[in-house]
Amino acid sequence: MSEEKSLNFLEEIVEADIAAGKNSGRVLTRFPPEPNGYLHIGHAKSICLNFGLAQRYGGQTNLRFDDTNPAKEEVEYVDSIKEDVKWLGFNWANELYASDYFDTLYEFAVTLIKKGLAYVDDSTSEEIAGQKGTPTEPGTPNQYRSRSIEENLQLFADMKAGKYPDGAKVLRAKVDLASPNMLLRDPLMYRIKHTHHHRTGDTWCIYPMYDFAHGESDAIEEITHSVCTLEFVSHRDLYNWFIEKLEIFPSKQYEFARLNLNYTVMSKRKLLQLVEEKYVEGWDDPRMPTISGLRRRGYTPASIREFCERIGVAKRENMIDVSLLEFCIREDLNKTAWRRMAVLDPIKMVITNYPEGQTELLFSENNPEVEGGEGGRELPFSSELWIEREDFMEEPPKKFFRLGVGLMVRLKSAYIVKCDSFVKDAEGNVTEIHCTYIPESKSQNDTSGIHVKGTIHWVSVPHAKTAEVRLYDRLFKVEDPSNEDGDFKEYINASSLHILNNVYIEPDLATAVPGKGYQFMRKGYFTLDKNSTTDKLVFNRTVTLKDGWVKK
RNA sequence: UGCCUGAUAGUAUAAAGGUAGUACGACGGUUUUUGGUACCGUUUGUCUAGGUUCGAAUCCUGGUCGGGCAACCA
Repeated sequence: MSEEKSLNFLEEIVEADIAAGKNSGRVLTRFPPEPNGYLHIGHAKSICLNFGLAQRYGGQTNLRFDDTNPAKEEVEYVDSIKEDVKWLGFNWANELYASDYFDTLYEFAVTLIKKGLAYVDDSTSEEIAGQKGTPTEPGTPNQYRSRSIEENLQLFADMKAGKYPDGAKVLRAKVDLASPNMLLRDPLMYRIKHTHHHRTGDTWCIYPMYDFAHGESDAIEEITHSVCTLEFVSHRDLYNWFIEKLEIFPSKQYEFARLNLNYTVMSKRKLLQLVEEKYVEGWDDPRMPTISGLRRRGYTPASIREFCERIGVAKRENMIDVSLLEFCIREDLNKTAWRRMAVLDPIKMVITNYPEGQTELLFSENNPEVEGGEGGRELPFSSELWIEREDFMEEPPKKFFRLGVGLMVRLKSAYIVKCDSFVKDAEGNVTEIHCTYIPESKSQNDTSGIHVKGTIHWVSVPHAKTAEVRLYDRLFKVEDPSNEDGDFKEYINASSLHILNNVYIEPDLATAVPGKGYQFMRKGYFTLDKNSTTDKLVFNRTVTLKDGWVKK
């Protein structure tokens, strides 16, 4: 590791461990999602961290589903999570499930009971909460805390056997009811839930809690570095307590600050609400911060990985500006997206001195960022073109490098034209722009000697195809919707989606490929939507181009 | 007001007692058949008050502010 780049705190920990000979230099991490929703960009940070750490130090990463709460979990989510991790470009060493360990976990619990370190409690959840005390006052033990080992063993076996209804009893760890860490005040290990599990079916009616499953699963897999987010800091004491009492592999937990992105929300609960209450089309709506949403929007795996690399890792709360995400996708697409022409808000241009009915094929390269342009395509040109309405002004200001009566522009890959006049309808809307072209100014063979400041895109009227184009804006009107007064949904941006039904695109775009990014010149990056068909092409705008032109 | 955590430009993130740097953003310029890209430049920062030291973002003490913790969620 002789790079100039400094290490983040997790890399420092791993390097120190390797240097100290811990675990014989072995590095095994894990990415442990609960399959209760779709993965979002915050998970991408965790994925990049866990897989990246292992990759960098010659280790491996397990994909482990934390499926200990059957009430919320579904196979649909398992499948989507696997797809997203793969799509991001990572390969896990083993696909595992906390539910794989239910038998072992049960034995671990029995071990603790036998050591006098766990007991069955018949209290209701309200009673237990009441007996926990407060942060400033210690909890108080109840009569169940002193049950005999034999009785606990029998009761726990009966719980497993299904003799009790949901909520009748729980298994608790006997730690310390006076601990300043509330999590140590005899935390629950098992609860009764007569619920069908997506993998174990109806085999179990008791399920382990997170705190009694996570560290134990890490230990079973012999995870060396268990990386999670900051809200689990106070769980670390418990994590270590179970491992110590059980005398199992000593995995270590390390915490980092989760990702927050402005103008969106990042909790599965809130994202689920947006989906269920139809504020968006689904988990993969292009406005969602989910991996599947970003994918449908046109983000590439490389751009997301780059983003995760650039935001860094630390332990302080943060709020990342979406502009960095946008920078990452533009940087990627600028180098890879093929250039095409599309007119989003069309107005007709008539070239009065070009033979009516004549068609000419012009060449335009696919990608100016690459040597040789990656080939190109033929662009049909004729006397009637669609151009962008905003590229013409009746009364152009001084630095307007586009069209207005008397002004000249280059039609990209074609000719220079001069605007002579325009036509208005009864309401005063401009309906047609009349120009004359300069035959000697043909692209790549320009002998006119004329130089113009502006170049605009266009599509030939008789050759144009049409498409639907969806333009997206931020989902929320405020930077941190979760931190505003009232419900976060009050801050939804009502105009986060604009659908353009009549966009004219150059004919070659009819062969657009799903999953590929295209730059609609001067307009942004676009990609085919999953709803697109050959009869009705649908494009999503991934991101606009950076716009240096500020209208004054 | 118990415990745990954290605090460096607008936003992130480096500097491990020795020149506060980098990226994104913003602003300005050069080039350009995309007002894109590329290139160049400018701008703004160590929460606070003391202390230790030749020297402190870094170590010590007090304060301030932020986040987390009292789910049969993870």
